[in-house]
Amino acid sequence: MIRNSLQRQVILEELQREKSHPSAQEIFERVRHRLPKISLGTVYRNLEQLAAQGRIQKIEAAGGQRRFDGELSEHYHVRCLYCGRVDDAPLPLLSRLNQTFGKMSEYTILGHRLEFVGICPRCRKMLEEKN
Amino acid sequence: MIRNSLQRQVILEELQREKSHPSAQEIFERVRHRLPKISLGTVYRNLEQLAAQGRIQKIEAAGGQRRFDGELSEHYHVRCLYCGRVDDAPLPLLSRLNQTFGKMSEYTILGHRLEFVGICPRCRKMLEEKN
DNA sequence: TTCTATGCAAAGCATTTGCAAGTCC
DNA sequence: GGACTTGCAAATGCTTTGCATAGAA
Repeated sequence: MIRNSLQRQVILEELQREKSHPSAQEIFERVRHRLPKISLGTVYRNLEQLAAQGRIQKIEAAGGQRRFDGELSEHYHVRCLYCGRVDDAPLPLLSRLNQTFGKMSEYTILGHRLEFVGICPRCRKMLEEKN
Repeated sequence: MIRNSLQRQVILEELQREKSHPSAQEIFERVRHRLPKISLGTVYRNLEQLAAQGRIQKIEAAGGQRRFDGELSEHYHVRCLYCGRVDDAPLPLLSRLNQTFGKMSEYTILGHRLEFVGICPRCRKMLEEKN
């Protein structure tokens, strides 16, 4: 049986309020404003559990650390090469892709993950100022 | 100036011989058959350097540890959910995608990464036998 | 000779886990 | 009351780094 702990509730609220796909550490820092005694381990455990329940999404994205998304619908992401920031990529789903590739592969295809890599506006500005 | 060390040469050869996108640890084990005294750190350093030179590719894939690819051309991958194995996904490149998304995003898009997730034949067999 | 590269071990990070104490139902 | 959760700290797994020595040019 899964109980309702205050910690879990606050973690979920903070995550849903955020559009920026925070990492566990960032969520920890936000939640700590409201629950100063919470520990990082608790944040990790709850994020894991919420994801297992399908109440949030894990973004197991390439390279950096894991990030989390309060938005449940399937969608794609863009990642900034420089700062690691992740935003949504509001592109329609390539819904036929799984089937197309499934037919030619020996794998049983369950899904796909599409991630753009690029430079976010802020980092681009910083880079331009350097030159 | 970059020198030619035997270690680097052997690492490159072993990686190019492999179709399975091995992790640093796996490469280490293969290379050790030929160079028993090599260290894991040397493997990591050389993989990093070869990738920086563009002589191999890093697969910064979601979830598991980093993997490496001796194949240089741009292409997609499939990852097994159960064993972490990574194979090529011989699908034509979605070449217009960067441009399409670039037009609607504030990011400067440099590329994209498409990864299928599924169950490899071997793990599927194992799962079937359990039932 | 002069740097680059190596082996080894220690350090770094992000994440996970063990455990005793606390909390929810 | 009993199972689920927490906080804390230690452990883990992968990767990186410092340093003295070995090796390539």
